[in-house]
Amino acid sequence: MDADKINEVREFNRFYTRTLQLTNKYHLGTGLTVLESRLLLEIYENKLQTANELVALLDIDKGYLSRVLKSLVKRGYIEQTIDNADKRSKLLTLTVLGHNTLNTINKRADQQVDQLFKGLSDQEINQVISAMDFIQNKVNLD
Amino acid sequence: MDADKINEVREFNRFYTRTLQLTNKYHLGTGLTVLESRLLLEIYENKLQTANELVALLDIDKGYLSRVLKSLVKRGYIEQTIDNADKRSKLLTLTVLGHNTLNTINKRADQQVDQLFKGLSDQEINQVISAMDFIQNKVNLD
DNA sequence: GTCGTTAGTTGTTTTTGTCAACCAAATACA
DNA sequence: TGTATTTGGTTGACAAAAACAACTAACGAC
Repeated sequence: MDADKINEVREFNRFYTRTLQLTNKYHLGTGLTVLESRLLLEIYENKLQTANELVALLDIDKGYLSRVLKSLVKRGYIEQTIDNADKRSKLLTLTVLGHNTLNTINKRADQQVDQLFKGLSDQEINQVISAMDFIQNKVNLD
Repeated sequence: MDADKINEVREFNRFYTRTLQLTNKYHLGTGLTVLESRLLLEIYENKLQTANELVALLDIDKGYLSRVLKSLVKRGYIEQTIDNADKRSKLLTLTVLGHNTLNTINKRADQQVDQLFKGLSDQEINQVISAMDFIQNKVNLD
C-alpha cells in the first residue's frame, strides 16, 4: 500500500477518533465512568454473565474488575447472585437503575450521532452509512 | 434520523473503536505512554508550542501536564526554552530523540494499517479509502 | 506603580490499575 | 475415594495516572 493511501487512512483515523471521542464520553452526566458504562453494556446487551467473561473480553485485571463490580453493586447498578451450577461464580444482572442508566447513555449517544449528521440530506446520510458499512465489511479484522 | 440508521452508526463506532483505534496504540514498544506520544505529535506535526496550547487542545489538567512535560524533558524527548517575548511561557521543541521516536511510532502505525488492509485488492482498498474520504467530508464536526 | 490576569509549578489527594497471595468450589485422576 | 490441580473470585499492598487547589512570577491595562 503506498504512502499516499496510508496517509489518508491515518488522517481518517485521527478525524474519526477525534469525532468519536465526543460520542465515546457516554458516561457524562450519568455518574458512571467509561469503564463502568461499558460493563453495563456488555452485561446487558451482550449478555455477559460473569466477571470472568468480562475479564476475557475486556482484557482487564480481575482484581480490579472485582472491585469495580463491588462498587457498582454498592451503588445499585447491578446485582450479583451465586450461580447454583457453579458456586464459585456469580451471575451479573442489571438492576432497574442500571437498566435506566444504560438507556440514558444510549439515548445521549444517539443525540450525539444526530448532532453529527445534522444538516445532511437523507441521501447524504444514506451514503455515509453505506460507506461505513463498506468499510466495516472490507477491513480485515483478526 | 431513524432508529435503524442510528443503530448502524453506533455499530460502526464500536467497530471502529475496536479495530482502527488499534492503530492508535502508538506508544507500544517506544517507552512512551499514549498521552506522551500524543504530545510529541501535537508539538511536532501540529506545531503547538506551549503547555498552554496543549492544555486547551487536549482538555487536560495543567498541573498534570506540567509534570508530564518535565518528565519528557528529563528523559530527553523534548526541550523547553523560555520565550523571550513572554518570559512566563516556555516554547516546546522535539529533540532528535523525540523526533526519531515519533518517526518510529508513525512507521509502526503504518504497518498496522497495512496489516488491516491485507488481502484486499487495489480496487477494494481504493473503495475503502474513498468511503473514508466521503465520511470525513460529510460528517458534521464542531 | 498597582491590580487583575495568565503561564506554569508544586503539594496533596483521589482514581485507576497492577501484582501477588489467598480462599473456596470444581475438576482431574490415581 | 482421596489427593492434587485448576478455576472464579476476593483482598492487601503498591505504583501510575490524573484531579484539585494553592502558589509564584511575568504580563497587560490603566
